[in-house]
Amino acid sequence: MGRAPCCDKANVKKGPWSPEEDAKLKEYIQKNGTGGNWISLPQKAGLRRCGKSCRLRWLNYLRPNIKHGDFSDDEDRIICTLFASIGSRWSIIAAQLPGRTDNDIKNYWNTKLKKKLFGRVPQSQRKPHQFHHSPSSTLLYNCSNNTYHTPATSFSCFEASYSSSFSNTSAPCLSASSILGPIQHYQLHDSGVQMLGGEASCSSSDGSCSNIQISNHNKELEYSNGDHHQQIGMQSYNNFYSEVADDESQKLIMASNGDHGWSGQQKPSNGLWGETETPLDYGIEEIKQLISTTSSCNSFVFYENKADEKVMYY
DNA sequence: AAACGCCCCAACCGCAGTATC
DNA sequence: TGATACTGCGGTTGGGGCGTT
Repeated sequence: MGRAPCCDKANVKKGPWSPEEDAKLKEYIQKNGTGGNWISLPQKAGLRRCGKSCRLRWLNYLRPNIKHGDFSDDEDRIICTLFASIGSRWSIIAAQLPGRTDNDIKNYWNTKLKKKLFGRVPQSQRKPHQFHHSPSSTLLYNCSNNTYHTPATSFSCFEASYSSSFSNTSAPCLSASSILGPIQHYQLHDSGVQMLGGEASCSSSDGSCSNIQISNHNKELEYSNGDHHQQIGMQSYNNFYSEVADDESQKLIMASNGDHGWSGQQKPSNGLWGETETPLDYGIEEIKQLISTTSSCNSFVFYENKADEKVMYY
């Protein structure tokens, strides 16, 4: 048996809200609150609307202190940085922009900001990126069709790193992590990119070997280095990690909590990502700090959907 | 002035997560 | 413990407005 519909579809009004409906909804909520039950609210308020529709109308338009109109440069910067950091988590981004709704930000991103951002480099002038032995200059480039792309699904934005030492073969290897996705390792060949699967190994220049083991099911990440075997704490399901090899091929784990935003952190000397290192309550100042930190990384890439492929720009 | 195409944004839809029974 | 109810979220759509031809 499937789920019962939230409302009687045949008897609810759809489409744009009239000023009268707005007034009814506003008046009802200001008098009575939502009562924690949107489903029954329209009936009580005398509206022929679905509860979901009422909720959306209230949250996106009618509730107090909603800010409409142009976004400031600061807001642009916050959106860009958070999008680069956590992807299309609009509600989280909206939480950092008082008065803005997730829908607003989503629309703004899709219609203006993305174009503004990509518009910095005209499409005709974008060229395939050449790989360099530098952690901050890596993109997946498919030589066969001359596009940047990732074979993994659900990448909305990721930070990738490249290391010639991150492989036990002669071919260079790349690791990438994404929002809600595990680190993926890719072998780079002249003909394109081969995904290495859920578990990959690497050899460091110091002779030690580290393994990153991914469990897609429970989104746990384990790190082992010699006799150290440490589960890196997953504070929430949507953490993502990017692994960067520094000059000495020592591991620097870039960890970002999708909800609260870490920027790059050296793995603590005790090898533990403890609770104390997890900034769970970022305020605006911390977000600003995050922005300044991540801006300096300058290694974010974005994609645009083009038919069935994801094309990367940066 | 009409036709056309593009852009923008409000609203809808479906799904996942959580609460409740 | 499973079924159902409800909420919240992100992706998508559709229609109005506006600019261009």
